[in-house]
Amino acid sequence: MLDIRAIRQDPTLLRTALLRRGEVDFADPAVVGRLTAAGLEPKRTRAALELLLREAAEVKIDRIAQIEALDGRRRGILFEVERLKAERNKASQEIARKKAAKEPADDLLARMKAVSDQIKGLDEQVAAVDRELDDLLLTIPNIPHASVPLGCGEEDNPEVRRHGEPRAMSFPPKDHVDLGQQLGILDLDRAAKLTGARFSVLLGDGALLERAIWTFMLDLHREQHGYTEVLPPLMVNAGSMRGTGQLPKFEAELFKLAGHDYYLIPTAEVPLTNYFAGEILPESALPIKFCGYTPCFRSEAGSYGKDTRGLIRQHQFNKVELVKFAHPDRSYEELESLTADAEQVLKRLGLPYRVVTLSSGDLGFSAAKTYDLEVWLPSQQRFREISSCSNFEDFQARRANIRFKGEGKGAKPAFVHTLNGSGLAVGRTWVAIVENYQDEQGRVAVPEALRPYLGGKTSLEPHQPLA
RNA sequence: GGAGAGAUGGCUGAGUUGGUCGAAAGCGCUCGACUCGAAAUCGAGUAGGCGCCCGAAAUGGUGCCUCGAGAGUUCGAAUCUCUCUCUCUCCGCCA
Repeated sequence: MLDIRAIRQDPTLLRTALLRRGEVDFADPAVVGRLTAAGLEPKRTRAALELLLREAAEVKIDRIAQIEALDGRRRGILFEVERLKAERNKASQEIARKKAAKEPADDLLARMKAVSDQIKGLDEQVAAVDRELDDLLLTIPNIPHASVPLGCGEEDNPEVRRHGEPRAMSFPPKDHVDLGQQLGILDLDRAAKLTGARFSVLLGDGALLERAIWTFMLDLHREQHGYTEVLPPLMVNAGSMRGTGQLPKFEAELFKLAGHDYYLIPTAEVPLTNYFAGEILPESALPIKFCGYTPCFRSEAGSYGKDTRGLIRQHQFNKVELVKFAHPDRSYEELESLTADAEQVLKRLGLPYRVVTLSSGDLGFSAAKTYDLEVWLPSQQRFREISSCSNFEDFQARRANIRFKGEGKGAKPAFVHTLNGSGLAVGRTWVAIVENYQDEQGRVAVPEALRPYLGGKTSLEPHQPLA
């Protein structure tokens, strides 16, 4: 959630933010006119956004106008109702005094009865406006950081760096589904029988490999990077989902339990970030760094037909998550180091990857800046997302009300900055290892860093199916 | 799931015939005095939110709200009523 006072002070800030994210109504005649006058099509293109941004101060956006109107109305009513309450409080004391002195107070009582009724009506109005304003603010995305490049989508994400070389293979690489089935460590058919599409069963060395991966990740972050390991609930209430921004806008993405007000977490970010919801942390405690392994549950609504084969996109998957609570002055340094911590996993596993910066149009709802880590998949001959590392600045902290305070006398509480990143998605790491470490016979070498977690095993060998 | 008790400021804890209570007291913490320094002692301060005024801003002034959450009774609620949440004790069930 954004700060209403910041919007009040500088509406152009928010206008610019929405334009950079490409949240423009291209059916609006004013927008169409502006673009066609410049010889541009009324479509979400970089050129169109650039033009609109140059004229940002004049581009009207309904949602912003609504927010400003509601804010003005709210303050108007507040002013009036607070004046009445002050009057009532004074009169109440007067009544108390008169009663104590055995003086009559009937006239005051009658007058205050009327004032109280008036207050009640105005209080209801304030509550209604508050609700409306909150509902609106909750659907406004975060403001992209100044360093985020303008873009309309994935194709505009600049590559920051690369690490490792895809291994040259003298044979056509198989994908992880073929390899997994031949090795007898992956069973998608029976998972479909048990539950449905987008679920999987790992067995034997496959299950062991999965467990080895997350254990290795947790150990690395805990021992080398200074994170505190957390094992949180896998279900959370609606308040937590609102705190990190999954609700109210993305309810369709979530699995909700029937008969309870609980949701399955789509990522450990939700319980880990909301851990300090409503609290004021001592400034000296910052930064606080959490890592946690959890299964994650996503309905993947709207992704029909995408990544339907294999483990890339599942309703349930395992992930190790990194979460930081940082001082606002240092949150961007913390983003760099968090990204480096996630990269370290790929480096140790010897997996080739690259880092991209998400452009403004590809940025998630709550994020101010995001780096994606993409790992090389030989079967697809391209890089695929395996981690997403973001700074949310005070966007989540404001929603979840997470603050910090210094020691000094005049120290005022302020919102912390929250960050998180996958460190890493375990299932996709499993895929990357199986594919990148395959040989022509369909065996899979175990990366050295993982061998201690696999009882010293150096490769996964084909097994006869159990049945 | 059944029965009972409770939820007050950083902590402990008073406040239940509704009236000057945002809240006693103690502890903790901050600042100051004393001291070469510390302890002890003494003095002062010590919740958050939202408005308005002044101001370039920090500060400041002023009003409103908050005693688990929400609703109600009343001129007025930490105190009375209802609903919900959470904690504790006992019973039942259970990994």
